[in-house]
Amino acid sequence: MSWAIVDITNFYVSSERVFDPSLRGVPVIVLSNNDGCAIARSEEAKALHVKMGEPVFKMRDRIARHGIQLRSSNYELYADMNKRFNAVLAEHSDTIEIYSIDESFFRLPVLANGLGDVTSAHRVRAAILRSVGLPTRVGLGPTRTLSKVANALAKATEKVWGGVVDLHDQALRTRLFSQWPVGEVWGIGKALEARLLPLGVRTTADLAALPPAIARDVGTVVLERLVRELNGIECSDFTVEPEAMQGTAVTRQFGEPVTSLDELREAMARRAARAAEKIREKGLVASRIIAFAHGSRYRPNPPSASRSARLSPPSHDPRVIVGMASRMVESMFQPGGVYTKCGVLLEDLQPAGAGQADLFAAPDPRAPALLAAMDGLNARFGRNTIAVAAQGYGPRSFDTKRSQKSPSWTTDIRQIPIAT
DNA sequence: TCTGGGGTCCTAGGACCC
DNA sequence: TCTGGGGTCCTAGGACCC
Repeated sequence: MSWAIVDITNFYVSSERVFDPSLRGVPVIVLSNNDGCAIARSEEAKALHVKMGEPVFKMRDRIARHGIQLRSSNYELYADMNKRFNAVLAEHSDTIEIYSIDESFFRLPVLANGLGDVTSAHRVRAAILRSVGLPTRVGLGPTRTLSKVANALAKATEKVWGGVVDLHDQALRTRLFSQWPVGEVWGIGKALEARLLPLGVRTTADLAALPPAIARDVGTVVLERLVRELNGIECSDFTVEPEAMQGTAVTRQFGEPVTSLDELREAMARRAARAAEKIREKGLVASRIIAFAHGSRYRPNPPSASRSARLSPPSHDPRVIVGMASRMVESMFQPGGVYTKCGVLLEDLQPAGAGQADLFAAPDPRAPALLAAMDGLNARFGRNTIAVAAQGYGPRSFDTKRSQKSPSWTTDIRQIPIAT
């Protein structure tokens, strides 16, 4: 068996650069929602020690001194670039699994003698760069875990090996693993790293040599599988193959803190409506809803509460979901509290129409037509053209800040770039 | 003043049932 | 002197990923 994974280099920054050449060769940071912290950095920004997740207010001086360019996150653009990236990949492989917004697993077309084809991998990279304008790196290996490690090594050795690393060869693994810190391995976070240290496990080689039973003891069955995969033994159920989404969440920091019940209710309603819309797009209904609201953990005594409930029958109707979320706000609101974030989670998703009917709640026969009309209008005239009243109308101070957003170059005809 | 958002998986423990 | 055992379901919390 052979796996390949391709990831896009500094994806958000690279996407911004495709349409804005002034960003090339200069330090660039893409900001999180609400323009709060750095979530993507160009190589130049990394060289200036801008850290992943670092808050913007802590690096104001560096931004000014080095002329670091900032962009708010533009998810419409990134989603579209991801689509293009996978379309090109599909021309080179018949088996693709989209793993995240900037990486996909795939199988190379020709795998002679079970060896990964480094030449094919280079060809894939060149095609993506030419057609989409995005730089990538590829990792190859006999298991997913090994391909992920190979991909990480490809980043670290890009100047030497040109962005492709193949870990099918046991001798090469032995050589590279003794140099590669265990904390860099896919699936080893801070907590596991700390628990492995007393056992003398510092490198990937140490981890691969750990007896599986010990691995299970230190971690869970997940760590045991990880060790097996590092040794080239595929554990097919090791990774998530998201056939169907199990849950979805819409959670947002507020642009300005919220202190009144009315505002909190409206903010929650907007998130609830969006969450309901997301599952409708996928033809799903939810049987469980959770709403939460809290203050800043950097302030003393932040308010914090959550409520959960079953939805019976399962629903994706914004009238139902927004209504429940609003009632939850009323029961959890703490007067005097300064709220900075709230959100709605919809869980236990299932295909609409597949579930069991509720004996005591007859479905509204007009709902499908109403929802289809709502979604149609919003698709045609823009999000929230028509909404549930509890969402309120127009912009609010608590809406997410995105002050440095680039245009929707590829998804809105009014914002298409013009060549002169 | 200002610190992201959205996922998955696993385990432990309590409630409840037979 | 001695308290059953084995299921399931649900929830909370931890850990990890991008």
